Amino acid sequence: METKYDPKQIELKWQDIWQERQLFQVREDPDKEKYYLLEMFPYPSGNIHMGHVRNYTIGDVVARYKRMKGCNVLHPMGWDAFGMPAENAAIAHSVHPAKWTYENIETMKSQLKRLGFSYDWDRELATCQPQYYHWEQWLFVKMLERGMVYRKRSSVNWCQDCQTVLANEQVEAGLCWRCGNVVVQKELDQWFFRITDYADDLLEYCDNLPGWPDKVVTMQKNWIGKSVGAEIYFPLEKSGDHISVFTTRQDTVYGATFMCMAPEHPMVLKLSAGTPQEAEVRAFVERMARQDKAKRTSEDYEKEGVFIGTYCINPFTKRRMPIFTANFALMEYGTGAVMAVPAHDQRDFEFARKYDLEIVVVIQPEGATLDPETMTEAYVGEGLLVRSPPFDGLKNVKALDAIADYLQDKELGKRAINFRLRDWGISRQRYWGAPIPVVYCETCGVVPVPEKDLPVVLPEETHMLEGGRSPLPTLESFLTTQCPRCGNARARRETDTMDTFVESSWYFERYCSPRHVEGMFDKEAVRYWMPVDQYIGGVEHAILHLLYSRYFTRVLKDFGLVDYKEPFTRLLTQGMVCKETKKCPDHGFLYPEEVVQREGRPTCKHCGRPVEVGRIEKMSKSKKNVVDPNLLMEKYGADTLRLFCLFAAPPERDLDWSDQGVEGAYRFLNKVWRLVSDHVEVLKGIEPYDGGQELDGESKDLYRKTHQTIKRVTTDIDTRFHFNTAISAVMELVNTIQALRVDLCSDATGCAVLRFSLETTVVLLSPLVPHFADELWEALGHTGSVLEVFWPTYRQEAIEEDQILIVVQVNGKVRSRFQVSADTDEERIKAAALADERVVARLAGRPVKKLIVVQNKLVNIVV
RNA sequence: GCGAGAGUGGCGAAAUUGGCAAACGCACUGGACUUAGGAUCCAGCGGCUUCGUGCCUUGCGGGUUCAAAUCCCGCCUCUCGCACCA
Repeated sequence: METKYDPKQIELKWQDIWQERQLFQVREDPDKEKYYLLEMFPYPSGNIHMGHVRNYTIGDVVARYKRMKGCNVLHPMGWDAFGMPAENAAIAHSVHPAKWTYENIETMKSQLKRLGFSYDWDRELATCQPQYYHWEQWLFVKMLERGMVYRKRSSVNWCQDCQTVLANEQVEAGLCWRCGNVVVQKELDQWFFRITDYADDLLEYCDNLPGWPDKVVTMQKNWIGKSVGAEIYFPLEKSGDHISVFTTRQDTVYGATFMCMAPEHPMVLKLSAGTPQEAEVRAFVERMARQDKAKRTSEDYEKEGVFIGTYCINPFTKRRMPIFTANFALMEYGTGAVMAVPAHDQRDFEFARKYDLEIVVVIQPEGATLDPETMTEAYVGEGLLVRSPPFDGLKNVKALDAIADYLQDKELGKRAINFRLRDWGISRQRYWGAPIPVVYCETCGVVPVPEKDLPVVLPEETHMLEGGRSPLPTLESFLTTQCPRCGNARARRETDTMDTFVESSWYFERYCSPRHVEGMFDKEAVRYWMPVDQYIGGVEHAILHLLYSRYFTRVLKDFGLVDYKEPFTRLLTQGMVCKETKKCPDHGFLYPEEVVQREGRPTCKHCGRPVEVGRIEKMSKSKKNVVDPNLLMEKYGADTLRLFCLFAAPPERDLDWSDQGVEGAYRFLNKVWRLVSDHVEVLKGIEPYDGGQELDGESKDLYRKTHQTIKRVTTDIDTRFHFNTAISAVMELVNTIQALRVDLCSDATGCAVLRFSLETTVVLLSPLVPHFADELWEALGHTGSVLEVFWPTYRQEAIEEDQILIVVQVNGKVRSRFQVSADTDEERIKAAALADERVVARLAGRPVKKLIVVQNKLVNIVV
């Protein structure tokens, strides 16, 4: 055995062996317990970053651990390969998106292999392959036939920079989630998935996800945003028509004194036509349309609106209500119109004060009287209804139901439920995506591409256009086609592609039978493997990807393709990888080498000004605080990198990068290496101790410690995924071995225990640092990989200490401690505690009021 | 504003159910070995201290309890998510 630990050499060696022996390839085996472990697949951006390393290391530990526990583990990897960066790169470097993507996949694949991850590479898939998106198109057509997809001209979120539409989920505070530019509204014909049909079910099942973090479940619930209330019809004063509003506060309807409509509401211009206010209204509506939504909803908090010149009637009070169009009314929520109850809604209150509108109190809090003249804010609390015949005196919470029933009876409205969730717009005006399989014919209209003509292959013989526009609408060979229904030769293909989130909504099913050619997947394979037992990924996908996947699974279930509703049984959202940033007031973020020490303080290399250090932020290129995994692997090897990522923090928490911490991980591996290499000769031919003859003294201590460590590591990995504490447990064991080894080597039993402990150390470390463990395992005289060894079990009787430390407290403060043998009964312990000389001194003769004994742990004497 | 989570040494963090606060590691200090040490090994390492093993210490203030980092009430700070949602 080499005396020096040479990570690179052994890592490459074992990676070859694993590959050759196909250790990670799996197939369905009904005799074995299955375990589907999935990490979110990466976008092939070109290089793996530390976030990937952390995510995939966590997954790999679990996968290897489960294999050693005897499970049949599916652990696949693939590529979320469609998307815009490929197009941007194509424009910037004049290279085809496909070429760019496939080259990146090759690079990143070799990096993942270099890290020693145990993937079944036979199942690798890339979503840009026609064999993959073929089945997505197939499903789209099926959904279209069933009315689960529809086309609608609508105002959509448009990013000028990305030249595409964005889903609501992809707009963050009015900015594009990808490029950060302002999102504007644009009218376009778009395809939508009816995700809202599943809103209730998606919401309800949030409570059936015990394996998910509360945080993610809450975010999903909030995003779906269910509101229970009523729709109420307000007749117009001068026509038979009415305005419909959605409200959750129908109990306050008697206090509705005016009406607010979104500027986009189609009735606004119609109703103001011919009134003196027409021009003003038109100007307001146009101004709102120009104003981007980010401004209108966040910065510009000021409520404003204009009277549109007509009135409607409150059907409950017969009051004449002026109709306004107001900036705070949103066309996308409810009906786009709001009944304003200024006494009981803060927004309406402010609006009423500003435009001097009537405020009518209809809910009185108990024991107080509200006066509209003197109120300074709306009263939104509970109370009794007033001025609301026949509901006066009713508690407002009860009135919600009573008035909803009344509405329904008198046909003044109906009970209604409203969701924040909108249908999922999937059309993207981009090239690098899966074509939407639809043809437009002059005579037949919208015609889905028939099953036999699928897939509609994205033409690759093209070049990108400047500004990021899709070349598809200009590509005659793609655009013009025969109508599949009537044969008209001048039909046109849909040139939009699908949102890439569609691909990532079913890739986990595809992994079960990735080469299946007769459908999306082999139903039997899916029945065996799905659902995913453990899913691991970044919290940034807590809403988007996870919600879409849950929705997609329901669609598949409705088609009878799967028999479960929830795709992911357990979810782990790992924290971010962070590092200190360095920032110069003039030059912005700096790389570490741009910072020089001057007079003991960090200063900017370019201007000499003091640099702000110490802010820990998520690693990103723009903040210049990234660490390149490749360099670290070159220097320390993959195992050190893995070990550090696992040790520095529990997985769900953010990880603060520390170069010195990496050094420490490397040192630990070297220490274990030396420990083994120092004893390899002595231990040759010695069998590991297996509990035969009685042990005593140090060999017994070490044997006990070893079993205790097995227990700790097993529970830490199995029940909590707390690899950091698992590693510290092994470190303790290693420290113990280190301290005792010289004495142990003096007799045969000691040597046997030493071998047992060293081998256990290697086995326990193997999921974390697999190459390292395999090399030591071999050095200790074994053949094959530790992966094929069963995970060790501990013996309860070996764990138990014969001596127990009893802590003695007086009035809750620790005053003494003593050892007793493990079988000492309570009375003897009490007596020993009271006889303890430190305790006696403390008591100073005071009478004992109470004596509490905690079995095997502690005595508390109260005086 | 609403919702969720977090706050423990110089730092990353430990502390199954309320039962010795600070395991493990990083950094630091001293020693050994050494031509050398940025390798390795050994020891120390929350604060105060009259060095007695004495007092204090888990964001702040209360409470429950024999006993609280842990449970309850109030407050502060930070992070994340949603945000004019009718």
